Amino acid sequence: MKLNEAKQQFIQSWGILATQWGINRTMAQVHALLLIAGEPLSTDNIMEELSISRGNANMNVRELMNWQLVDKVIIQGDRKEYFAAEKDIWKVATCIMYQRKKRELDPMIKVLNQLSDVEGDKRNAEIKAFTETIESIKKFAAQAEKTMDVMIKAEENWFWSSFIKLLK
Amino acid sequence: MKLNEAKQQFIQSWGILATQWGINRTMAQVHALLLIAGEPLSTDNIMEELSISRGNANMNVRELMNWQLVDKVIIQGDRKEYFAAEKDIWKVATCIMYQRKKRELDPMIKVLNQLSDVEGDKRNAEIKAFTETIESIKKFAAQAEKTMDVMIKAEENWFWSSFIKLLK
DNA sequence: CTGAACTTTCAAAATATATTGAAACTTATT
DNA sequence: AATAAGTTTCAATATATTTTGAAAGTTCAG
Repeated sequence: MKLNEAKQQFIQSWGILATQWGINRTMAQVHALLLIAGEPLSTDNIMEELSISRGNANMNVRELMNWQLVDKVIIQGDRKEYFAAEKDIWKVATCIMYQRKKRELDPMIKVLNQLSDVEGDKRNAEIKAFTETIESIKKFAAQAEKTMDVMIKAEENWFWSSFIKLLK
Repeated sequence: MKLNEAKQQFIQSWGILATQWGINRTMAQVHALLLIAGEPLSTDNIMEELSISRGNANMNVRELMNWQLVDKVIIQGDRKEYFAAEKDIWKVATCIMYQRKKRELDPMIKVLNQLSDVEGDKRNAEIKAFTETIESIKKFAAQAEKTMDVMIKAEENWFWSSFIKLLK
């Protein structure tokens, strides 16, 4: 397979995967492009490679910087801004985990906490069904958050090797 | 907080969380409704509670059955179909994990495998950058898949208690 | 077999999300 | 200070996704 063909294939597939997980397709494609680039790319490079407008390229590259997945790179003697992605995949994964936890899971947990006590007789079947479900989601979420916090702080080798021991 | 208010709040929040993760809002709301229901609900119940059309209710309830998160319940002497959600949250979580892995992650991994060898000089910087990124994503994905497979098969208590040991 | 009860389908309409591109803004150079 | 180079914004437009609802399909009791 030719390099350019492989690059395009990767960019497309990464974009599709992203949309399936609620991430803007173009943002993911810009990310993919930067992940496989040998050197930092300018906004014009990105526009060209993905056939997208300047506005779109600009907005997504900035969003990726918000997510801390991409950094601005200054090249001496060039007024253009260049961009480079974090390439350590463990760091990429834990970064995404951190961001999504913060943006999406934490607010849900906050809501769950507010739902813990409903008015009325706790022996009432409807109230019991509701409360039990909420409580078990809360318990699960607490464990999941703990797990994610460990991963976010962990060093990759330590994490996987510990995890493998778990299986023995 | 009143029960009905709390129910609505939960359904809304669950729906929002779902859209953020690429899941149809209504499907998630139907799921939420069934998770907190004290007894199986009919299509008419669902339409009423969520103010949605029959077509929408029907399609989402069937999609939830595809995902194996909801079962059809037959009530003797009633021609209507009723629906009930799996309430064990560990089972819900591992079921979702299994489904999303199968539908979304496995296809991506298949693509990654096809991208492993590109034509050309392996010392070329562009080719090297591409290959290295793909390889490290593949390695990460392989570990992640292994982890998910363990979780999918695992019993909840065993998993969390083993995981806690890992931290010591 | 017939008709009532219920479920499913799917084209059209509604809604939500993403993209464009030109104007406004910012920054660096002469 | 004027200009050129580059970046950002955002209203208008385009695209993608979801929802509706009525017609077609199915099932079952009498």
